[in-house]
Amino acid sequence: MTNRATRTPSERIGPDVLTAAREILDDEGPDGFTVRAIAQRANVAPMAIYNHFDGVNGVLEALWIEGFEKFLDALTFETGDSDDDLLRTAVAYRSFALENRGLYTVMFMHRFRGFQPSIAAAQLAAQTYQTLVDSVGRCQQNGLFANTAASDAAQVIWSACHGYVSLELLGINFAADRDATYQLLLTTLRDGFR
Amino acid sequence: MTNRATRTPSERIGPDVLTAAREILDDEGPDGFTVRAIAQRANVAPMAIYNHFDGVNGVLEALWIEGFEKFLDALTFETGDSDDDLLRTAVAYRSFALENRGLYTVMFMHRFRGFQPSIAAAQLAAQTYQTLVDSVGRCQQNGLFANTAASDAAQVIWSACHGYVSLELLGINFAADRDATYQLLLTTLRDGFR
DNA sequence: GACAAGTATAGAACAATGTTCTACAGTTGT
DNA sequence: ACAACTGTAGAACATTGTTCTATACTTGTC
Repeated sequence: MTNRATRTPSERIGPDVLTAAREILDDEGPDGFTVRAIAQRANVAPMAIYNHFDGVNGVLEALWIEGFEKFLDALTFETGDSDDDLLRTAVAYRSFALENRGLYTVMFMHRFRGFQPSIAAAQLAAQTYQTLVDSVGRCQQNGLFANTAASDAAQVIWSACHGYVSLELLGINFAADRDATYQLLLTTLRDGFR
Repeated sequence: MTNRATRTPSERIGPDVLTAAREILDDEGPDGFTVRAIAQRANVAPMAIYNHFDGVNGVLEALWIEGFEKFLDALTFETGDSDDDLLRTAVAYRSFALENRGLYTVMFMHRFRGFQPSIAAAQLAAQTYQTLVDSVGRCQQNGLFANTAASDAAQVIWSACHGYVSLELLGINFAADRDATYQLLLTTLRDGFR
């Protein structure tokens, strides 16, 4: 409910809108993601979304960038034990997706009407992939992934993790124990690459 | 362009609408999927989509069912060599997705506004999964997947295949040789499960 | 403290969408 | 030939993204 008398300070509008947008995606999925709904939840005028972002697509772009920055951070481990780092990365991949359904939906699942990430935003996605490639590369010095290009192994791992969590988010993951089956996925990949 | 003078026979409307809907999804993705666009492409009045289907959601439901029936058929192999059958199934999984982008999008990727498959339609999806579980089960008699429940192994395989092709359809698969990297994914899983 | 500039707001307005309703006219079965 | 069926066009409505305008609140400056 927008309060007619009060007025949100400029510097709060950006964060408030993004938080509201993220919450709506988390709670209702893409269906509830409308200009008016976001503005109402952020306690802000619908116009604010055009003054502070480039409309709905601008909000999506901002969420995309925020998402990949958080994602990159969540996936990065450098403890010195590269095999363990990679395992942690894979586990963190799923945790991030489950804890940030909305962001993950924007980043990897739903095609929002008329939205296409900018070049810079797309590069952020590529950078995240590169992090995974680097992590695989460090493992190669220990003998793991000896017979494959790091980029190919990274693509395989990413695909498997993404597939598992995206089916989970869609509600069509039939595993009895989802944590355990994700572990099975990871150990199967590790053994398969040996 | 709807031709004012002519009138489409009743029995052609259903198939024509579904074909047009599939083509629009293949060509333009979810963005172009509107009642008016479908009707125009099918050379049919917009009203036909309400008389013959339950609106847009009815068309999606029909595509979902059509998709899973074709998918189930494409994935089924029983040559007697169960290990080879499973490999063929996995290869066919990707081929189906690439050749039926629109159907695959409806089935596994995009959340269309207000659409939820019926119970019967959801059971079709579960039945497809069951086919994969059965295929894995037959392999267990040869010693493959000896240490895991067939349903868990099936979930792992499905996840990996889905992840690979959905990233591919989204345009964020970075593999240099996509066919070869899909093969790498499959052999890695096979070796990992041994 | 007062004023001017900046900017958040409400509300109207437009196009595109899903959907419903109605009058009309082509098609088909008897 | 006629009646029942049903596909069609078109208007109409609610909801959506978007733009525009007038108003009024805030803030920086004197």
